[in-house]
Amino acid sequence: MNISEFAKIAGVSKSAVSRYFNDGYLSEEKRKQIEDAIQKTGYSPSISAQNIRTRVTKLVGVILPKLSSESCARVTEGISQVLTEDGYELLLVNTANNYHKEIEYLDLFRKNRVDGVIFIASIFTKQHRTILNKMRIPVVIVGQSYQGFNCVCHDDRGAAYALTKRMIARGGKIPGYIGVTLEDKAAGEERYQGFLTALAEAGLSLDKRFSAISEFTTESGYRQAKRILSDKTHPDFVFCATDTIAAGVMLYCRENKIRIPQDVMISAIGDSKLGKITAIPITSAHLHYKTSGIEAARMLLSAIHNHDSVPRILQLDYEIIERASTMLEEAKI
Amino acid sequence: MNISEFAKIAGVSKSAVSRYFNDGYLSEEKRKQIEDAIQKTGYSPSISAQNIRTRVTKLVGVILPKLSSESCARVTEGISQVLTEDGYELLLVNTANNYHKEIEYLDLFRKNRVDGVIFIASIFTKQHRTILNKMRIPVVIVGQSYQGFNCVCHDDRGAAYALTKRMIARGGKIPGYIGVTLEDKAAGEERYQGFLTALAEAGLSLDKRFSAISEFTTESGYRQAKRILSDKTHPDFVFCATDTIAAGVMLYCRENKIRIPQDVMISAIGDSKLGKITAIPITSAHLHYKTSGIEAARMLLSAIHNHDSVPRILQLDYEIIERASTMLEEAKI
DNA sequence: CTGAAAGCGCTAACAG
DNA sequence: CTGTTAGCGCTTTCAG
Repeated sequence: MNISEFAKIAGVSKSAVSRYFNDGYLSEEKRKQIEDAIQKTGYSPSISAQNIRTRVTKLVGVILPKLSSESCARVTEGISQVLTEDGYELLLVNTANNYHKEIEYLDLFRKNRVDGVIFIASIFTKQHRTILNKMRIPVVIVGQSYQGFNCVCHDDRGAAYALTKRMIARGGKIPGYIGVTLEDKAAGEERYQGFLTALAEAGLSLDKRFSAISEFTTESGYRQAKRILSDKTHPDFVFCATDTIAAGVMLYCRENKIRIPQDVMISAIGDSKLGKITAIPITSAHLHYKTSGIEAARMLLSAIHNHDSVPRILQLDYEIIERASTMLEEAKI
Repeated sequence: MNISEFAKIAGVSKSAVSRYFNDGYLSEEKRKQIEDAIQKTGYSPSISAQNIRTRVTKLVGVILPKLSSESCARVTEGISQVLTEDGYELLLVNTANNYHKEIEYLDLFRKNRVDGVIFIASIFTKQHRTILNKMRIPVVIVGQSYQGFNCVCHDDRGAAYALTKRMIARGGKIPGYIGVTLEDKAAGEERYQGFLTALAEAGLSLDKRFSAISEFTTESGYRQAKRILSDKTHPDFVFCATDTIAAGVMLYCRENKIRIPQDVMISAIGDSKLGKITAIPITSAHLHYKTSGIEAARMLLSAIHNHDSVPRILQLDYEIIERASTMLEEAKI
């Protein structure tokens, strides 16, 4: 059923039908006729045909590294909530941590089909920058902060700093670190710097044997814990870049009768469901992932509507949630 | 840049360009010219314009109740994997457990825009059935089994039965049950029936005081655990419909010094990350969520390509993974 | 193998 | 307020 056929059934012209679905510049009478005809036929205009005329798809592309990661899912939930309210739908692509795919999809979205893109980034290469600069549609980057682009990010450095400081205040003397690749500017580099700054302020230094790089999984966290905790002399506090990693560390400690927090304190970033239900709940920094999705969607919408808007970076605050994994010297804080 | 303009630059006709991107019925010479012009201009055809002519969108709609649920995310990951390989993209809508929205989106997809729909279902009403029957595009339902529709589902009943039986074999005498709404045929009704069947076979009966309905959250699991475990005489084994609920039960037990598995055994369905890192790891049934996403996507693709295909129901097997939460009488099994 | 021409279903001037 | 008309960018006959 197309508009001409439908117009005939409704007894009005094509334009009247088009107006009904758009401006609404229409007499009550025709409006009624059209409504009745819709009841009968179930007609609704073809979105593709509308797209081609109006150049608006009401579609937003979302590129993310891993759907089954809790943080990504939370961000996406926020995005979805805002976009849906505004009549947008989201076109989701999952790159499975393959950043060549990110470039490929960015390119695909550049060509067509979507009105804007939200990019949940991890690693950011020159290629990313190049292609992002070529985009003609608005893009918002979530989770990383890159000058010259619209970004919604977290205070990764601040959160890592605060968490580390807390453990030092609780009496931590020998630091340990399990992070992620420094190629990830936010979760790798920034958190590492925050950690180091807190150490420096306290006059502590990081023994290389007690520093490790993990994947974003519990299994990998477990393996790295083994590396830095198996010696008799081991760190008495460990900062983990993510809750998922920390969960692996907890597992290793339990198996090896390393007491938490007495033998080693642990804290991490993310405040995931995981961290609340481990044997010893994990002290964590809550990063407001869902809020970042909401804000990113709003930022994108405003960029779509104000074509000229200037790139801006929005940094969200964090919240420290102290749990048993660092509650060593109750009195001291 | 449109096809006419581009054709001029390439020095060929519109049709030649169209052929280049489609059948490829073209001389090497023109092919080269077009390739060069693409290098120069970055031209690529408008997807919307193609849609309107070919009636193919290369888009699949995915409707799910909650993105941040681990099982949904896993299913979606499987879907995404298969669809992407075939050049499809997915249009994701998150209904936030609001089933009126499900109907609304089903209706939206019915009109246009997508070539097929995958529906991760929870509750299934008459309205669902009505609208599903009206769909002109193929639909695959995931997680529930409804005669007359394409479904990929799990053996919820079998998994619940096996888990319960295992706990009885381990010496369980007083059963407890924490499930979800029976409106959810798969996770509610089927799992409940499986549980009851195992009880019946063992000549056990369920005391109503020890039966509870929970939401799909850890917090709610905790609250229901309180209801059925706070008496001096309480169940010595509890079946939970989901790992998330079981995690709440574990939390309650830890706080109240109820030992697992000595005082109460716990098992659940889902084999989520959560269940592996609780203080006492949870015995669980692995339901192959990602596989169900993969199979659903394949089923949809085949329905899209064979317009006449007959509805089919695919039931995936489960796998019992026994962990410490039910390891009561080591010798007995 | 190739180009001209006729639409796909819709919107947006334009003239009433 | 309304209908007519000319495209939007593409694919697909149809003659060559």
